[in-house]
Amino acid sequence: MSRIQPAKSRASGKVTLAAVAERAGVATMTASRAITQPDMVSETLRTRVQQAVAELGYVPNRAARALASAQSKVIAVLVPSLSNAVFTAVLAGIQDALDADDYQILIGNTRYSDAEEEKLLGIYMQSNPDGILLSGLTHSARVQQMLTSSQVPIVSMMDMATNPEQLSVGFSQFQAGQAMTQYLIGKGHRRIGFIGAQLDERTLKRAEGYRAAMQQAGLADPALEIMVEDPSTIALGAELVGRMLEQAPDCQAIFCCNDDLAHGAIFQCQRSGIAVPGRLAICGFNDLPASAWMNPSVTTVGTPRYQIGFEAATLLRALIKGEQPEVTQIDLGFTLMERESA
Amino acid sequence: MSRIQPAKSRASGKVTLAAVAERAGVATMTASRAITQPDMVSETLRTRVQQAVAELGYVPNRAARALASAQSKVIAVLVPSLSNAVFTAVLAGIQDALDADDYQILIGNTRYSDAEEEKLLGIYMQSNPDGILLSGLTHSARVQQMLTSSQVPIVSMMDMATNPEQLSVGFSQFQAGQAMTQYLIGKGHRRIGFIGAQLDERTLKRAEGYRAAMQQAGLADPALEIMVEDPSTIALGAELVGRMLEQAPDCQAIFCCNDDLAHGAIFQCQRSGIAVPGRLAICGFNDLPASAWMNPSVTTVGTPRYQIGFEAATLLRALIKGEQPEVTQIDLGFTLMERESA
DNA sequence: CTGAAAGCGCTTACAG
DNA sequence: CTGAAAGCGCTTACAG
Repeated sequence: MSRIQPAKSRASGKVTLAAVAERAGVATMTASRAITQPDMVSETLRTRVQQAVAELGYVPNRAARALASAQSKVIAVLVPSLSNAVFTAVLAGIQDALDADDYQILIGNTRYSDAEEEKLLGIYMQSNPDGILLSGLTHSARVQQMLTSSQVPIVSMMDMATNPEQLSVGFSQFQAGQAMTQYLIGKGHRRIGFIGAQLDERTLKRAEGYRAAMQQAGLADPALEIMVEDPSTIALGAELVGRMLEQAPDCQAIFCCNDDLAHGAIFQCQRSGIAVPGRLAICGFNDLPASAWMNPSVTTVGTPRYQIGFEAATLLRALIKGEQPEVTQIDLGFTLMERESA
Repeated sequence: MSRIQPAKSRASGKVTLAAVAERAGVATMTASRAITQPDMVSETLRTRVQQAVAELGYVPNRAARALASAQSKVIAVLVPSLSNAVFTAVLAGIQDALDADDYQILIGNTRYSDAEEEKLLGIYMQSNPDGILLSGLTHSARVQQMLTSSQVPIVSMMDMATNPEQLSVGFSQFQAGQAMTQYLIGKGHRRIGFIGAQLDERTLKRAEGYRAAMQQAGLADPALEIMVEDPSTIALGAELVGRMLEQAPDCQAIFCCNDDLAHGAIFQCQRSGIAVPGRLAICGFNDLPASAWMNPSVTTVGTPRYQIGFEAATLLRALIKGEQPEVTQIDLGFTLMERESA
């Protein structure tokens, strides 16, 4: 005997809070409170509402909630890559830090592209995120403009900001690059090459660290540098080690800006009969799992990416809650992993 | 001379469509149309609205749009892992397929956990997704219940469904496992071990394929199987190759359920002086980049993960548009990559 | 502790 | 092609 549905209804057909309230015999907003702030409702009504929720299979409508409360419960995360294990570890840290809260995490893969970053951020802004997690310190003018005009709390990940206003969690890419180079110098190498790929801001900082160390030791030579924009892969490392040996035949050691390149370089040396580290020392960056297991095992820089994600998300959550953070720059450091390859 | 803001306003302070409309001197809904369906508005008004949008820096409110239109423009994607390169490739395919559309892609990492999958899906359901992309064919009862009661279009990725109602894009994990085993048998091996980790449904299907091939050849022996629930890693592969050789010293070949394990097994053999493939043939699954470059290079199964993501997203988009798909099961196949290690 | 009313910012259906 | 009205499903103030 149900009444005929008005033909022109715009209702979604889903169970609404109003239906729950009716079932429980309370006002809509009592039902709302019973769900979002259970402590403010008497036990009797609370259980009645909870039962109605269960019976009806009520699922809150996030869009309606966001619209009414002006709180999206969305956190947008922008990373330059998902195929790079570094950033998936960062995401795992973020996920763990935010696990208890009811946040919707929007994961955006910018693919190292400013245009893609702008596009994704533009879409994410439509969701009025409560907070944003960014990779890197530098961004396009449009991105910066979207960010500042929105007034949303932001935390930058991966590197240390020089501007104290900019909250950042990471470690000094420059210092890490410098430290690895100094390690190689300390091992007695003079002709130390650097292979950089992708040329994102972190690679460039590592390269600067390399140059600083080389200059300080009076060893700098542009012929020892190879910088290419291609994404870093094993295949590229295999290719570039050959190029390095052509352009600097007396090269004794190569600092690869990340482990993928180093692995490729080592595999290629094995094929070409070039002893590593005997004839050529090779090291990488980031300490990917394979680095500890390869033969030779790979000397590299261990980086706290999971921790970066975790701490950045924790800091962001505090900001969203309106807390004044004690520290605005969290330096998680890095670890030089001395192994067999260099 | 602006009027004093009412103290109790709930307005977000952001630029609204109404503000844009006022600026352009049109009705709100004309402004709305000028933005979402520009063709239905005269050129004069359209440009006036567009200019107002630019001047005011208007950003549409997605929550309001979703609420009013009953279209979330959200697609939820659930994958079991982000650290596994297979799934990041799937995600890349999805991203590319949906690039032109204005979808918000919700990426959820279930970490191979049913509980996590339920939790994420529960949260995503609050956003009323227009479509859902799932990994795998089997899901917990609660997940299935959420899915069926929601009536949302769903496409399953990675394996082929037997139920024709279930749309799926992938390849037969069973057949792939069987094919690799038959390849090893064809190479003359009799004592062929299988190492499975994680024990997700895909690994189990590959193991079934292995068993089927072994039984068919009259070579089946439970002592040749190692199945562990730990996540598959290089370290685990290194450990398990030793265990296999203990429990089946006459083992001639090992089929690892994925490349990480195979890499670890090979590295460990190198350290232990076990010749690969001379003394022990080792093969993997998925053809990760390192497999082509290692020494020995790794025999494995190439899988079309990028394509899976792309095709699944394309199919889902058609479903969302209300199209009746011609094929409901898209088998993208697999490729046996014969290399040096087996 | 509980509730009637108003409003969040947009789009839908309808009419002109 | 354009617009006044109503409504999406929820929460916020306010009052009792």
